[in-house]
Amino acid sequence: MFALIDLHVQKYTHPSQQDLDLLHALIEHKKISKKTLLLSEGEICRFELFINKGCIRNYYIDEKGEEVTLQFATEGWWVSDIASFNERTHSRMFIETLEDCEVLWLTPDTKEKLLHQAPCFERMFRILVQRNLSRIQERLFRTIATTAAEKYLDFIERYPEIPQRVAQHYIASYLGFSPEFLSKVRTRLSKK
Amino acid sequence: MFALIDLHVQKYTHPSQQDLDLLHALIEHKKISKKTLLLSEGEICRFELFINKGCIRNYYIDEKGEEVTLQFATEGWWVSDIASFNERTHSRMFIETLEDCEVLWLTPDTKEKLLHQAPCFERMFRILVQRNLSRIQERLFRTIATTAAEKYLDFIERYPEIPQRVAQHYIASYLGFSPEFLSKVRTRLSKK
DNA sequence: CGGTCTCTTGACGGAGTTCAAAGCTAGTGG
DNA sequence: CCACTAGCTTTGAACTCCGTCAAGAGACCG
Repeated sequence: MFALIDLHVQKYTHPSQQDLDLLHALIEHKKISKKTLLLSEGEICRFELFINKGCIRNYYIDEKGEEVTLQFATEGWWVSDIASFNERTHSRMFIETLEDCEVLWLTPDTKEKLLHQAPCFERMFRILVQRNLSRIQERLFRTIATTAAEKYLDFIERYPEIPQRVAQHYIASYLGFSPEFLSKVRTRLSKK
Repeated sequence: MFALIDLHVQKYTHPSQQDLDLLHALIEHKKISKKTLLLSEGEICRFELFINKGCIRNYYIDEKGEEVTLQFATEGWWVSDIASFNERTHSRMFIETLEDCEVLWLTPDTKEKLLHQAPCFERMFRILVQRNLSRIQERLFRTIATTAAEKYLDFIERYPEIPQRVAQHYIASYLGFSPEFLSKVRTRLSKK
C-alpha cells in the first residue's frame, strides 16, 4: 500500500524510517470509483492526493462549455489544485477520476502535521511544485510554437501509456484542438 | 533602495527587523543596461533577481527561430528560471532586459544563506512559486480557449502599463500570434 | 540626414473549426 | 447470449482565423 509512495518520496528527499511511519499514519487510503468529480470550479480544494492505482484528470471549462484538460495523472503522481489548497482560494478547475482509483489522501490538516513533524517533506513538495512549473512553462511554449501533428507526436512520446487508457477526445482537449482534427491528424500520420 | 522589496516581503510573511537587515546585507544591488542578455539557453541560471526599476522578459526560441515570450516583469517582480536555479539544470529559456534596470540580485549562495538564517523567507518563495504556477495554468487555458482579440483585451486589462513600455511585437510573441495579426486585431478593435 | 527598427496594410494560402452523418465499441438489460 | 443504446471515432465539405510574404510609412538614433 505504501511501496509506491515510499519509493517516490526517496527520489526527492532522505526520510528516516520514522518520517515514513509518520506519513503512513497520517495519509488516508481511499478507493474512488470511475467518473467521480473530486473538485468543481468555485470550491476550495481540500486534498492533495497521491495515485496508487488509476487515472485522474484536471481540466477547465470555458464560457462556451468547452473543456481544456490541464493534466492527466496516473500511478505515482500527485493531484491537487495547489494554489487553492495552500491559500484557501476558490479554484477555477475541475478534477475527476477517469478510472477506478486507489489513492493516498492528505487534507490541509494532515499535510500541516506531516510538514511540521517531518520537515524533510518540505523539500519534496517544493521541488514538485517547481518541476510542475517548469513543465507547464515548456508546454505553454509548445502549445504556441508547434503544429497539431507535432504536439500529438510529442505527447505520445512523453506519455505513451495515456492514449491506451483515456478517450481520444480528452487528449485533443489536452493538446488544444478539436477531437475531429485529432482524428484527421492521426489518419494522416498513419498513412506515412 | 530597499523600500519596494521590504513592502513586497511583508505581503507574504512577517519578517523581523533582523530578517530584513539580513536580506539587505546579502542581496546585491546592480544596475544593468537595456538589451542585456542575463541568461541564454543551455546555461544554468545563477540568479534570482527582484526588479526595483526597469523591465525584463523571459522567452523561448523555437526551431524556426521564432521567439515566444513567457513573461514580462517590471518593478516589484522576481525574475529567474526557478527550476534551473534550484536544481542546477540547463535552462531552455533566455532572459533579457528591455529597459535600463536597477535590481536586487540573489545568487545560489546568498539565497541559501538567507533561507538558512531567516527561514521566514521560505514561505515567501514557496507562495511565489505556487502563484506563478497557478497563473501560468490559467494562461495556458486562455491560450487554448480564446481568440486573438480576447487574448489581447485580457492582456491590456491585466497589464495596462506593459503596452506603453514594450514594443508591440513582443506582446504578440507573448500572446502567441504574429505581430502582423496583432496589428490587424488592434485596428479592428479601434474601429468599434 | 541615412539607416535600422517597428508598425501597418493587403493578397493569398494553409491549418484548424464547425456541422452533419455514419460507423464502431462497450456496457446494459432482457 | 443477443439486442439496444449511448458515447466515441472517423470522414467530408464549407468556412474562419491566423500566418506568410511583401511593400510602404513612420519613428528614433547616431
